[in-house]
Amino acid sequence: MIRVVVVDDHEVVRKGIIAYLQTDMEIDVIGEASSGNEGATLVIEKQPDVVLMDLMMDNGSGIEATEQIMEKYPSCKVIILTSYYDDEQIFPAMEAGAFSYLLKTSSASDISRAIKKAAKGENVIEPTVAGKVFSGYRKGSEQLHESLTNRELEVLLCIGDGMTNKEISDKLYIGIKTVKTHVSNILAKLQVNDRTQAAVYVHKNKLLKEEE
Amino acid sequence: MIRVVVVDDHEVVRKGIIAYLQTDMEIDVIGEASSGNEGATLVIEKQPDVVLMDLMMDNGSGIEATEQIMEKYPSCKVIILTSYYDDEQIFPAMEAGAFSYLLKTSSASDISRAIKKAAKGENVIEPTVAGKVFSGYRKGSEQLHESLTNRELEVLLCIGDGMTNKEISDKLYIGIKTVKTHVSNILAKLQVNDRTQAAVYVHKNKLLKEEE
DNA sequence: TTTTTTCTCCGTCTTAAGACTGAGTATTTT
DNA sequence: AAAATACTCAGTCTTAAGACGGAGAAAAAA
Repeated sequence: MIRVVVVDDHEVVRKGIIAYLQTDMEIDVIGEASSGNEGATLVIEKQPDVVLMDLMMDNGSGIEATEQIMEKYPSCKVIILTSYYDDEQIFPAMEAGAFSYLLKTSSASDISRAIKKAAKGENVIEPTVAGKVFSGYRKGSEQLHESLTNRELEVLLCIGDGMTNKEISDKLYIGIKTVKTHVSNILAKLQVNDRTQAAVYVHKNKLLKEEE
Repeated sequence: MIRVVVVDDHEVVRKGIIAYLQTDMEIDVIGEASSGNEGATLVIEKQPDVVLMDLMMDNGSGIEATEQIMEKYPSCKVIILTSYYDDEQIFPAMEAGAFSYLLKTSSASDISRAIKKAAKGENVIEPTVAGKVFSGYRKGSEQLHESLTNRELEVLLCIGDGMTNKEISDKLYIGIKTVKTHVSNILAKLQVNDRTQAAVYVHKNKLLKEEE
């Protein structure tokens, strides 16, 4: 029996996956969690063979949870289960120590197959994902904003909101010249030519939390 | 018995929901589909009481499918089941004739409850969604771009891509002055102050098809 | 046929943006 | 103690952006 923990903040999805997995006699679902933190704690406690982890969750992302798990219990196989939105998250997930990377468009049987393979130590990566991995592997360009300082990130998010330099300076209580300096540094770091492209970057990388 | 059809392109999610619903004796899942078109056809054929419809699908959105269903079989109750990304889609879904609007963060029991209520003709809307509906109901402002002409929309999409006026004029084979005219008209119609805000508008309203 | 819409383009003018250089202060790292 | 990093701000300069007004041609609507 392969001992599995399922972590997903969508109860419907979680219960559904569990209901399906329970039809498989080789698989034993020994726990479930609805957030990354809860999941990491549970996994470290229960020590399952495989973890099925959703990537996008409200309270703490699947990436952080994966990092926590790999730190305390590195022999665990974490399978990232993601919807098609999170392309940009593939590399961070890999770095965090994820074992396999499945899309939710996978068939249900693909998932049980991936779990069994993971238990045997075999890596599974979606063909579509694999394509991204190889074609799009341009040395960390998918997370350029990580080189930004805190202040620069603040300014960038304002740009992503459509604010002018003046508005940003008012909001952050700094001079407009300072804002200009930050903006110039941001553009250089993101390798874009103007604030509009920076705003596009923000949205393509979904850096804004409250998209109203 | 309430006759239900489930439409979702994520097989895992679909199978999961079905597996859960089958534990409820009042509900009978009589069909499933993995795309909007397939779903619409199936619904019109099987005439279920309630349809559980995912909003974001690869082949034809849930909105189109809902429209098709309401056209041929208007007494059907379509419950939209969506993840938290698709806020902007609420109004189009309403217009298409969706009956209820549930988030995937709902608990599994919320879903069966929504199905039972829908069968009785009772409308269910998530509190978080309801908030959006009322607070954000500013007379069609969510579709301001519909007043744009074809050419203006073309230019707007270029802006959303981060292009400068010069780049746009080269791409569309028109003068830069013409581009400026279009841009000014676009900004006025979208009620924004500069191209950066216009770019933000494009992304918030997901007007770009290929978000690579 | 007349009117309206759309797309095209011109000139002028003002200002926000951004590049570049330099620099003071504080904090953290080494 | 010295060096690197982060945040702040100044001055200068160039140019893209955008507002405003005007206008011609073609196509669609009235």
